[in-house]
Amino acid sequence: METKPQERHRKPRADAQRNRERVLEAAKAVFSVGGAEASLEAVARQAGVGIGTLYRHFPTREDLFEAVYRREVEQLAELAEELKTEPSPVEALRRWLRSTVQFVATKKGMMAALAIVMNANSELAAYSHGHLTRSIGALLARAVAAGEIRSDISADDVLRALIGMCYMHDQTGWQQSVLRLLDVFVDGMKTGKARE
Amino acid sequence: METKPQERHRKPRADAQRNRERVLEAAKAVFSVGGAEASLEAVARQAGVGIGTLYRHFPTREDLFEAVYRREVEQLAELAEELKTEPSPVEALRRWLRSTVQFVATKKGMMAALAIVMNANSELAAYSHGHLTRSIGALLARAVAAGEIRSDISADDVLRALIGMCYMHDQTGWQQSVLRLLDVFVDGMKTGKARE
DNA sequence: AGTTATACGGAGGACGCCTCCGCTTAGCAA
DNA sequence: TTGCTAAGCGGAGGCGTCCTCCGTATAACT
Repeated sequence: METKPQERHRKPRADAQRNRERVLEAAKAVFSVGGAEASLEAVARQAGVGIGTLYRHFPTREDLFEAVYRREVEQLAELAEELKTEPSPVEALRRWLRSTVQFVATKKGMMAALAIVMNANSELAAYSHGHLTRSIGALLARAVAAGEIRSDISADDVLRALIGMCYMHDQTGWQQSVLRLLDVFVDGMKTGKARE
Repeated sequence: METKPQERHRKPRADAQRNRERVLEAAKAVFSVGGAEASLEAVARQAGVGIGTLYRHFPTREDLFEAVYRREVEQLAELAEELKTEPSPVEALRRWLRSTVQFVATKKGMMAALAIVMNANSELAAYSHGHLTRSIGALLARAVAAGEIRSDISADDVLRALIGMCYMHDQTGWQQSVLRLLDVFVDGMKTGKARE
């Protein structure tokens, strides 16, 4: 009896998935510390897998960068989701924006890597742009619906402002500066002119 | 007779200076094509010097990036100087801005490298920012003095706009887009509302 | 011409990249 | 359960790059 030439696929093996996850976690840690050109063998070591396994899951360094980055963007989206339960919509927005700054800050080494990947893969740019815009949009909408902030600012506007602000991340003390600017920005969007 | 313990320094050797120049030239070429992680041995090869010589002049890869970048910024400054003889001040400004875009375009691979270096060395950022602002300032001043453009735009403003526009250099076709935007921008600065 | 500080080149050891393949194991069917 | 096999694993090994070190060469100076 011939077995059908495999139209049905087996369920992906559990260990494969686990290893993939481990590598991503390790990569995040290693790249954050060692920058974009950290050794992939170090990543494999830290993940406790063989170098071959790493290469099977992520054939190129860029693939790994990309996967790590996607994960992070998705996590930001999840954070936005969670923040929906935060009582004050404006506070939720502020918190999310601040998290983003944190996100950029811890990725010092990765930013350069991302510049490369983004260049080569505009689909990734679109993907993250979409995710981020949607997250901001949701947070904005809630705050607007509550009448807490003005309604003529789009999610795109906010994202652009955010990116622009973080673009200064080469100067020392940029982080505090951006956090201040964000506070001002959020305050500026409030409707009631009564500041807290 | 003891020779004084070398308070006076010899004139730097001619071959050393020549080699340094060669390496910089080669590095510019190699990095433009091969990106930030091109082989340093390839650079030495192309420059026609030993690898040891390269390392003596530029102990780290970043040192080399930095030197190449400084040269380029200085060349942009020189271009601004030359453009002072251009009959139409506005045209001079436009030409310079367009050159800058070219500059960014050919440095595709280098941009990521620069992001790293800029992060680690804010003196370099200040240096280039200063040079660029001064170049723009000179071009602006001449155009303003000739009454061709409005006078309430600072060199910093122009630089910020320029950088912001080039920041989109991950999308395909960004270059044409930026060139168009620059034209609009320059047109917008003209005083007489009569377009050419 | 002689002296010497300065610079040169490239061999070599260490290390990272990536491929390849023999071994292991999870999923599946009987 | 048991056996089968596709899917997955690890790491040895070949190759290229990094960077140091040092014997040789030579420009600047006397």
